[in-house]
Amino acid sequence: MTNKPTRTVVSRRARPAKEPLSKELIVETALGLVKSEGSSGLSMRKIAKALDTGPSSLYVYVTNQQELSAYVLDAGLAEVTFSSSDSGTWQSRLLDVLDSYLMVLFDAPGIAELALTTIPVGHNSLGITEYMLQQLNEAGVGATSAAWGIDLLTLYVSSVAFEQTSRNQVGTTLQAVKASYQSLDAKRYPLLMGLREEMTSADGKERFRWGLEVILQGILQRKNEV
Amino acid sequence: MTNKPTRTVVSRRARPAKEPLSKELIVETALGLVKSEGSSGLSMRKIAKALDTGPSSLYVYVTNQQELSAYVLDAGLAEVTFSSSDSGTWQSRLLDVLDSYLMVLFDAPGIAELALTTIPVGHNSLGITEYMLQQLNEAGVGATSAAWGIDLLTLYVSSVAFEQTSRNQVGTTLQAVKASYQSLDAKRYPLLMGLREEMTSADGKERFRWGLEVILQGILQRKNEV
DNA sequence: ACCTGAACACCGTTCAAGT
DNA sequence: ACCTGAACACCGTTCAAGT
Repeated sequence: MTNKPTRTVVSRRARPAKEPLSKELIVETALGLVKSEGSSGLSMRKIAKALDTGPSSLYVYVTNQQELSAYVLDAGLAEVTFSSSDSGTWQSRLLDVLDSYLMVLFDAPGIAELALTTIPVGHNSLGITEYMLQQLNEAGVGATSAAWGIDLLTLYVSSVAFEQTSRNQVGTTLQAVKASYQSLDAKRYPLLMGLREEMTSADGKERFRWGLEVILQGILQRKNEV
Repeated sequence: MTNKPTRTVVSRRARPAKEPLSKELIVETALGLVKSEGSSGLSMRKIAKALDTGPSSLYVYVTNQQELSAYVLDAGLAEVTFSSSDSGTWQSRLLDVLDSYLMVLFDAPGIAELALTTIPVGHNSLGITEYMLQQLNEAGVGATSAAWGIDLLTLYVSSVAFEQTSRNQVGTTLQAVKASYQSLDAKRYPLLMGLREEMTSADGKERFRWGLEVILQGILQRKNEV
């Protein structure tokens, strides 16, 4: 009676043998969801479902959603590329990382929001920060100015990406904004009226570059003053 | 039998006579909740409860939460103060509004998040933008530079406020960040290591001013270039 | 040590039904 | 025209119980 009959346990193998959970697997799955669904993909329940388990299982590897968000952000930032430290000028290197940063935030729409709301503490974001500090260091920018400047630059990139991607997501909203600008009271807001185009335009690259250069010039001018 | 007996309808008057709902009342109530509870106070259900009704009642006056958020943001910005157009220089006036802006976002913690995630379209935010445009106009800054510059400046203020207030809210997180910076690998991140203090410091006013001036100088230098 | 089901206390939004 | 109850389809997190 104790011999094993041909009891096909097929049910458990509907999909490839289930890997055991791990922090890495959870983070990777979450990142995938964020890429495909945007920030709403970062839900404990959706991640659990994608891993074919219950939400409570995740709490063995991650203390809460906030912590998981920080990991996911850092995993996403792994794709930011650096040019090697001897190609071009410090300035071109700096602009290049920031460009790459923007691209990464751009095609994983949910990550931009994370970058803005989550304090980044993983190795990838630390690596990026260190690299940028090197460039400003080379430019002769003092310690405090460099530290605050980097914050300013990354903040700028994140928010540009966020504005852009969140508008794409909503769709209806942008129209609403345009409509409300359309019907502006010319007497109350004459200047705004004249700048309707400029305020609404999301002409991407050009505008992004402009902001970057504005900040950078500002930083260089106050190199050592705090 | 049709005479009214002394039937005390006391129950409906436990609180002062219930005002009928209105968009204004809803927005004002929501703003109150955001001020006292932070961004989590901006919940349809909480607002409804505060108004002693059900959540579905709100949808008569407001199409959805997103739209309500925009109204609440604008109502919050009503407290931003302007100095009159002939006191001091354009620069001092500009810095003053931005200062006031920061203060407002500061003591209504949830609003900073709204400012960052909600596209502002109400009369108050339009008024602030118009006022700032006036100042840059006076400074001789070209149209496009002015438009983009204002965006940059307000973005900066919002994100400084958000970073600050969200850290206060969480509390635990900041310690975690400090801890992770504490245990930084000196070989991997030598520069970051040396700047630990500067990166973590949230010394408010001074840092805020620095960023403002950096951006402003950058804008002035590219007055008319796009 | 790891995983799970079930529960708790929440969400936003819709819609048929009432006044 | 306005308001409501009840339902739908979600949330994050906890915890006793299982292996």
